[in-house]
Amino acid sequence: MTISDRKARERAERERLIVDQADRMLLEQGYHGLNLDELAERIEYSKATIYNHFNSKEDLMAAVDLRHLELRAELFGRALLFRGTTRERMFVVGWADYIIAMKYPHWSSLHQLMETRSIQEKITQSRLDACHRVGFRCIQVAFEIIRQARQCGELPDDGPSEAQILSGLISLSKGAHLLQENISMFPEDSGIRPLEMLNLNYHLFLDGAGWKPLRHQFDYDQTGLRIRSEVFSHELAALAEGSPMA
Amino acid sequence: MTISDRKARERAERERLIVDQADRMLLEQGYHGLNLDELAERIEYSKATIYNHFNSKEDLMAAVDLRHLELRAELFGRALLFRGTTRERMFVVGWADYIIAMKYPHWSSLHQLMETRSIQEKITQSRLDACHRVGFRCIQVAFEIIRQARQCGELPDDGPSEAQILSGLISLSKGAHLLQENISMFPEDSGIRPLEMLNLNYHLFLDGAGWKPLRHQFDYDQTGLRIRSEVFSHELAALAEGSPMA
DNA sequence: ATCCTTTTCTGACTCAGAGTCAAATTTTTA
DNA sequence: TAAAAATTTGACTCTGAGTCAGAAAAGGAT
Repeated sequence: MTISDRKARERAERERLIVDQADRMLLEQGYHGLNLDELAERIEYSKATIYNHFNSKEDLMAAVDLRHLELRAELFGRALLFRGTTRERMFVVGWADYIIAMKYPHWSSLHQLMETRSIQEKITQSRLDACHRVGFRCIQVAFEIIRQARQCGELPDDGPSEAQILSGLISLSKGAHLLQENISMFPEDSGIRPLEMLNLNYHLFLDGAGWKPLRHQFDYDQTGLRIRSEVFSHELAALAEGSPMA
Repeated sequence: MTISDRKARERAERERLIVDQADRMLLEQGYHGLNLDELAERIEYSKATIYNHFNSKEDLMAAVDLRHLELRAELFGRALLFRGTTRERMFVVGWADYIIAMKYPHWSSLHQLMETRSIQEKITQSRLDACHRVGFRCIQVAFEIIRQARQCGELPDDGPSEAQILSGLISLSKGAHLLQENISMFPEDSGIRPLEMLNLNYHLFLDGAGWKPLRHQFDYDQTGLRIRSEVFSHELAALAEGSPMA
């Protein structure tokens, strides 16, 4: 079946072309700037061809989102390989999250929009499922680390449940990204800088959950340095200098 | 100027009529169900009249959102009057947040949409400012309570900054509501129930921040009972009867 | 009441852009 | 090389937000 193999490849390539260009337009001009007539012109195919791949504009946007989600899952996965305490490993996940936000600042607002009911209504079920699967891969990494922590006693047996801790960490992350998007709703002097504060918030929460070693029993700054150089040096080099995140 | 007074009143009344009906349509049929032609028919005015009050569909939705925000600010404000420790007072805010979510389940998704870049672009600056002002009133309540806690020593002087704690609490809340909206992205057996877990997450976080009395030094269940009966009994009674939109 | 002015309202548009489809074009097969 | 199958597209439709010139109503002066 060599011909249909080639056709499948060509189809996948065209799909990539469409998603690439859509991503670029989203970056340059935001949601309203993603106009399918213009997109068709840019990729030098007709609009109907786009609809041959995607059922709606939102479906296409989900494909863009999905691609970022996949990268995210890849970066998250590296946490499992990090040599150190379980709590250190969890911070690799936090760093991955942060790096994605820095590297693709527009993705945050796209993803926020994609998680909206009114958008999700218009996405193909199969693509929605794909998004959920990848999203769940990310979560499973965190879940696995929490499980390890409990097993090796770094997380007390009588402490909060795995799901509880997971929900707290995800909430902290999602909430911080949301706040960052809407930073303008705070007066300038409020001193709230969500993303910069996220790291310490993780620590406060995990201290509260009793995840050893506690913040004061360990040099987590050192961990940050190790993570940056051992796990994400490539990604950080690609980023221009000057990133906060204490 | 009694005539222009009357006119202003009539105008405000019509505006209320529009916002009421828009809110109802949003509740019944979601974002896409809010069709301005249909809305015009329902209120028995022409569509152009709607545009006499609001600059765009999104602007109208912001007005709906604003009304809920105002109720929220009202409920939050009650926290300052609660007699108890500062940490108990903070939990009044948490409960207010929860009650709003229960009472207006559709508001959560509306508000999520309203905080989106692509929507905010289309809102009048003055209305956006109004939203921010009310939102900030909510935040100030929490800020004030944190300040009191520091002052009376329940929050250690060498602990995290006010803004740090505030950002954590807001993130936990926003994140949990976001997760609740997208609960379908978790497999059923994951055991994640964001809103139910939110309360304990607040406690873990505040324990981590060292806000006395810690979770184990105090009967916070009792506090919950007191808050329900002393502060929000009226709202909870209305809720139990299942009468949305008081 | 009558006429003029100001304010408010609306019918009948425009316009953008998502989404469709029958027919043209290209590719495969025989 | 011609019929069949798959792919692509130009030219549509359709929805719904947003506009505006002029009609209608209200206010004010005589």
